[in-house]
Amino acid sequence: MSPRKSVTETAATRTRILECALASASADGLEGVTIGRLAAELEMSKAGVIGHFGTKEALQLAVLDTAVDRFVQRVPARAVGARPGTERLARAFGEWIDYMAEDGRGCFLTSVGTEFDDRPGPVRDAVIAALSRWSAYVLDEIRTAVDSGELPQDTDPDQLAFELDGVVLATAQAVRLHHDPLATTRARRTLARLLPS
Amino acid sequence: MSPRKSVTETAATRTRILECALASASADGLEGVTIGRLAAELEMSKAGVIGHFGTKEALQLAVLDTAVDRFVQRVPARAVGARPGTERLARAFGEWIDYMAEDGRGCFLTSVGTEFDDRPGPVRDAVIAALSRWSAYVLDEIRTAVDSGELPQDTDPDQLAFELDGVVLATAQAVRLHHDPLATTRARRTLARLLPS
DNA sequence: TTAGATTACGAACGTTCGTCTGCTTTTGGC
DNA sequence: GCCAAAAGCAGACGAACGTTCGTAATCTAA
Repeated sequence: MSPRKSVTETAATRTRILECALASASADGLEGVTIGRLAAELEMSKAGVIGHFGTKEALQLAVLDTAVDRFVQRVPARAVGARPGTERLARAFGEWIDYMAEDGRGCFLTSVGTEFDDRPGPVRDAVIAALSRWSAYVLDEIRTAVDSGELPQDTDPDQLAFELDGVVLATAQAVRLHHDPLATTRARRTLARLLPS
Repeated sequence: MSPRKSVTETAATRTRILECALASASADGLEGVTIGRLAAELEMSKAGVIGHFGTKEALQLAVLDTAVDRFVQRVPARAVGARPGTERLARAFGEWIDYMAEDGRGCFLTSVGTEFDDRPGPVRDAVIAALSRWSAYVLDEIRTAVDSGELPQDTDPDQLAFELDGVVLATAQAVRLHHDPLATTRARRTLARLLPS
C-alpha cells in the first residue's frame, strides 16, 4: 500500500502515535485514550498502533514518559542557568506557570495524578515517581536557600513545598477549568511572596 | 419475582444507586461509572438502574448533585455558627480539610473538575456552577473580613481566594495520591497564615 | 374494584473496547 | 541480491458499553 518508511521514519511513527495520544489524553484523560480512535486519527490500523507498545497500559506509560520528558525539557532545564536557591526555584516555577498557561494547557502530570490517585497500578506508580523527583528537586533547592540565608532559618522545607504545590494546582484549575486570564498574575504574586528574591 | 417496594422504598433505591455510583466515581472518576458494574454491585438489572435517570449523563449529574449536597451539609453548614469573616472562613476551610482527610477521601468536586476541565458539556457546566457558588461564598466572607478590619485593607479578595483554593487542592493531592498523614497539619498551618485570627 | 402510573425485569440492540492472528510489505545487514 | 526481522494491515475475537424494547409486578388514586 503506502510506501514503507526508513527505520528512522518508523521510529517517527512511534513518536507520531505518542503525540496524538498525548493530545487525546490531555482532553479525555489517560484512560480516555482508545486504540481505535488513535488509529482512526492517524489513519492506521489498530494493530499498527498498539504493535509499538504491546498493551494499552504500556502505551499509557509511554505517553506519561513523553509528558514528563517535555516537562523536564521545558521547566527545570530552563532553570539550570539560575543561581541555586530561591532564584532557581522562582525561575522553575515561573516557567511552569507559563507552560501551563500556554493554550490553557494546564499540567498533564498533575491531571493524571488526580485521575489515578485511587487506582493502584503501574500508571499511578509512575506518576508518583515523577512527582517525587520533582519534589526532591524542589526540596533540595529550598534547603540550599535556607542554608545560604535566602530563606529564614526556621523555614520548614516540606511546608514551603506544599504551598508551592498549591500554587501550581490552583493555577492549573484556574487555567483549564475557568479559563481565567488572571491566573498567571495571581500565581506569580503568590510565588513572589513565598520566594522573596 | 421479589416483592415490590413501597414508594418510599423505591425512592430509597434511587438513593442506593447514587451512593454506589458516588463511591464508584470517587475511585474511577465520573466517566468511569458504568451502568453494568452498578447493576452487578446492586444486584439489579441495567435497565432498573438507568431507568431512574434516563441516560448516563443524567446519572452523572445526579451523582454530582449528591456530592455537592454532602459537601454543603458538611462544610458550609458547620460554619454558619461562626462569626462572619475570618472566623467563618477558617471554620469552613478547616471542616473541608477534615472532610478531605477522612478515609483519604479527597474532594470529589475538584476531582471531577479536573476530569472534565477540557470536556464541554452539562457535567462541566454543573461543576463550574458549584465551584462558582463556593467561590462567591468565600469572596463574600473575605470582603466582610476586610470591611471589619480583620484582614488588611489592601487585601485582594480574588488573590486570597486563589491561594485558599491552592491549599485545598494541595491537600487533596497529598491525601489521595501520596497518603500523606501530615497533609492536614500543613494545610492548617497555611490556613492560619492566610486567615489570621 | 378498577385504571393508570411506576418500578424493575430479562433480553437484545448496535457500537466500541483491547487484544490477537495471519499475511503482506518494507527494511537493514550480509 | 538475499533473507531474517520488523512494520503495518485487515479482520475477527469475546467482552463490555449505553440504550431500548416488551412485559410482569406493584403501587396510587379514583
